[in-house]
Amino acid sequence: MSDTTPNGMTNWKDGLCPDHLRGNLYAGKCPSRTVLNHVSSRWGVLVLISLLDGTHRFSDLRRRIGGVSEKMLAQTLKWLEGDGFVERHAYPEVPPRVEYTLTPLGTEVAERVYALKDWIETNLYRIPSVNGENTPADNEADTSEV
Amino acid sequence: MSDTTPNGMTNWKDGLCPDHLRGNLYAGKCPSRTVLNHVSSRWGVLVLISLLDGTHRFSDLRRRIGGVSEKMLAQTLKWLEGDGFVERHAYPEVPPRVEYTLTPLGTEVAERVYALKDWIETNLYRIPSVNGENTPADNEADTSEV
DNA sequence: CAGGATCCTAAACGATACTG
DNA sequence: CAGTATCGTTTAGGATCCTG
Repeated sequence: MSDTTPNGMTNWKDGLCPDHLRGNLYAGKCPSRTVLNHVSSRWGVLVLISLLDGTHRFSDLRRRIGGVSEKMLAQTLKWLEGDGFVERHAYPEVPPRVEYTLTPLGTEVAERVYALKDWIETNLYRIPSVNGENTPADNEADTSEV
Repeated sequence: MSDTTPNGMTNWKDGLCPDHLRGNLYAGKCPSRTVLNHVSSRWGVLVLISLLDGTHRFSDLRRRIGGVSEKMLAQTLKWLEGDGFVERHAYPEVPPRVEYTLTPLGTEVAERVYALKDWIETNLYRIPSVNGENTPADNEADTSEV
């Protein structure tokens, strides 16, 4: 509530940012937070980079992205579609076919996301926690104490 | 558990990837998933880019990042520390002072994350859903039907 | 001040079943 | 095939209290 971002922020009152200006991710209530959440969501990242190499069908994506459920894939695609990153094209056939493509806008974000993905995959071996350590994301209640 | 990623994965048996090779984020059980989760987590993104401009104290970060709770900030910092992205330095003083800094490794990721952050903030005005639409991340149970 | 411990709510997520 | 609806589980996340 009263998190009036006391850093040298100029005219962002109460963590809210004006919509016609630049977004501010530090501001708790800036809509950019929502966009970030979609893009950086567990499946959002993978959907975006999947679509970087062209159009894909629903089950295509489902197969490619290991572990994603139908529900979350549909959900994620909707978010990204709502944000204008993904375009949905349904062919009125039977059996139905639906194809998803990145918009120009979506391609721009996806490229940034891809850079992150690529770095992680490439440098994974450098990351200590990977070499047989505990994974805090899997179990929060860590009984270990540093 | 038994989500044996039924896609035609080549030599990634059971969605797992060998630790000495390149990570594969498509593989459901690759440890790179955990790293991605930390980095792209709600607060992980903001912590990383916050530390890009140098060392910061705990309450520093807490103030800067709008809406983060103590618990999640501490948790996120631990994750990032465990991944070797953040270095923690506690001064044995009273009252205690703890400073967080990016490691060289962390700086590399943070730069990628920053590129994404910057794109979102800069291009926020181009994103349709921001201009007064519903925000699916805030409420999943959307009763609207397209 | 930094953060651990605890408790709790809300949201994310997954599995299954069903529909156009 | 491409979803939606529903349900149940798990996790993220927040509030509060407490300690070094």
